[in-house]
Amino acid sequence: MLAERTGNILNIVVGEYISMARPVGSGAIVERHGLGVSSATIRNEVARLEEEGYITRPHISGGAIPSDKGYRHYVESVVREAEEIPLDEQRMLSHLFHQVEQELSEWTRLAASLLARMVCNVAIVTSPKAVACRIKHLELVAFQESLALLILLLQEARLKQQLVAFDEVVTQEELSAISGKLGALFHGLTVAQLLAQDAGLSPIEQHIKNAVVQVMADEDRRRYEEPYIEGLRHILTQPEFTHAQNILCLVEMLESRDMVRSLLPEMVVDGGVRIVIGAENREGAMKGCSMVVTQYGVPGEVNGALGVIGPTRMPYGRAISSVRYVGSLLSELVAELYIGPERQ
Amino acid sequence: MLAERTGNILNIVVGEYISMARPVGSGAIVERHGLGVSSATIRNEVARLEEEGYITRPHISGGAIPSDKGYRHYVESVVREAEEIPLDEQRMLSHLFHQVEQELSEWTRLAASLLARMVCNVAIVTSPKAVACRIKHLELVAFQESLALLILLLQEARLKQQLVAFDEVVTQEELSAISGKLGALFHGLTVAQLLAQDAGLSPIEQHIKNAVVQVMADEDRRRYEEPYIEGLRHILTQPEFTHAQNILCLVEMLESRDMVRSLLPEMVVDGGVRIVIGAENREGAMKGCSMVVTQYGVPGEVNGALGVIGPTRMPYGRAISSVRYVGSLLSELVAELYIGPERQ
DNA sequence: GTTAGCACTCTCGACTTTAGAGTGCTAACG
DNA sequence: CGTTAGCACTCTAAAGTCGAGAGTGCTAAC
Repeated sequence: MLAERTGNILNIVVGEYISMARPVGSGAIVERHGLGVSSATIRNEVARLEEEGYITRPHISGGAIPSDKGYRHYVESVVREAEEIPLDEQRMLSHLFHQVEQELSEWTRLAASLLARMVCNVAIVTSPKAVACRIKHLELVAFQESLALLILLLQEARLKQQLVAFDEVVTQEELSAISGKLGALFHGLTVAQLLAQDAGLSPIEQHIKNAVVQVMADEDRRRYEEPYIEGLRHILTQPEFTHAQNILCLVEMLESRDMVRSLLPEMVVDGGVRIVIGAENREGAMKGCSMVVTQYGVPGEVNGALGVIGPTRMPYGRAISSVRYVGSLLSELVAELYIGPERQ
Repeated sequence: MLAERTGNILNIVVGEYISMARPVGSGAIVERHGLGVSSATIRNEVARLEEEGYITRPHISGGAIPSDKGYRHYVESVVREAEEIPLDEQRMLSHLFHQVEQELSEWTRLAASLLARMVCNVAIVTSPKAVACRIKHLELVAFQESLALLILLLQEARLKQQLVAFDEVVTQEELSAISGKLGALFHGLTVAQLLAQDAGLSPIEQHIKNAVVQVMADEDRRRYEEPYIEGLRHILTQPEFTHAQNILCLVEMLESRDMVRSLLPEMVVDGGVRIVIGAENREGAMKGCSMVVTQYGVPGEVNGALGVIGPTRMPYGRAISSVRYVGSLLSELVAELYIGPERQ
């Protein structure tokens, strides 16, 4: 544990480095935050911080830059203290979301776009997805003589489509009858319940049921939807990304499809905002980058994830409050749609 | 018009610069492509090319680098000659697409991903979209007491969804009846025909019709769908993008939503592959970048766009043949779905 | 029209220099 | 003991210097 003054100095160093983006010297600290002590005292303290691994130096006699451990201390001590985004900004955001209330597909896009702009970093938002998806509606539309489009509406208002081929010619009338029957039969069921159900089905109906099961099983396998990613333009102006090499690592990760499959699930564990700094997770790939992520949705029923990715030198306070607030807005929207306003 | 040998030399310069990424000197030309003349002769020719504006020099006595005009000549003369991607690669691509034949939403994603990898540049692919969309199927699903989800299936197998709020409580039975009636009434109609139609509708039915019209009008207003963009990681390794400033311009354009609305339509005019080099269009934003784009789909009925974006120093031959081939594959898939295999 | 020869130009990397920022250490102070 | 002033020392970053090398433009001869 750090002594109080030592911790304060560390936080000043981190805060200063975050806003200035250059190593901070002992002089700058006394100049901007008069602690009532001289620069020599600061130097002693900073030397201790270096010994303990909270900061490093670019060279033997340069200023201090925070290590991942230093950022961690900063985040825990300064930023955890409730910090909310200004009320007028909250109102504006809330207003923007209510404008697209009727257009589900815009929610995540808008969230990503706003979040990116709020924190001037990359934002990542996944669509809401039920933990175990349930069928709300089922529809079959003839496409060609022996080809039909299966449309599945899932509980959380997400549509899935899948072409189904038959061995024989099938008319729209037959398909409508089948979709009426299966729709009633399958309504509200999860994939497990679907498999357990044993109604007498004709071969064609069974064929369709198989397709339904396949689509839903595919759905359940992933914990999160493909994310919207936005705001790359913001981080390109930051000094840590002036050289393409650093950008490449980040872009490779953002473009790799399995990130959302492997990275988000292991990050978002409990309800709160999770912060991963530098190489704390995922040695290498995320070196030099931090993520601030959280879940939204209705616990245990439907959820999505959202977060901010940027250099470790990130305005954590702003990022955390923004992620938290946008997450709560999305949660509201999803809850209203999924549970209905009356049950809230 | 350039003399034959002069043109040849220009093409050698461009080809060499594309593969080597550094100014090409007269010595390198005679060394690698013995034209039966000395370097001094080449110098004379190259000097003429510079006068005419086909090349520029980084400095007074450095090698030659092609100007946009030079690239244009190269593209017109060398690359227009039919160049096809290897047969085994064609087979592999075709195979990959047929693997996801049943999953419409994967088509554009796969196309973008493959195209990006084939040309080692950014690929951009939009979903197929009908010129004037027609209703294929209509469905209403109750969501809450006075809220329903309107699901529209359009002719080209694209789903649109929209929440519709009512003033009164509406049951699923009522909605099913309405969707059956309206589905039959609206089947196959465009938005214009929909507006012209004057059937006696109840207030609720009219309310839903208004929502349908709004969704379809929104659809028709855009000429292309939002694009999938992939492959940023490829161009980051290229020498023109070692400094973040250049990347920024490109990323800003790729992330700006209106690119697809304004840029693609004015580029894709006729059937063939269109090539835009550097600042030929859009002064500034696309400076230093080229695009190779084409349309796919069923002419006059349903279409999408796909293309490659990269530095002007781009392997045009490969880009053109790749874009052309992937476009033809997508066209096949769309045609099969939209028209049916029998009518091909 | 082509070529050899040569002086000239310009870049690029390596090296040097210098100003400035910042430290570590030591000795003195309360 | 913690704090401080002072000072020598270190290191960076920017600017300047230099030489090698690549490549040209020009001229005169073929």
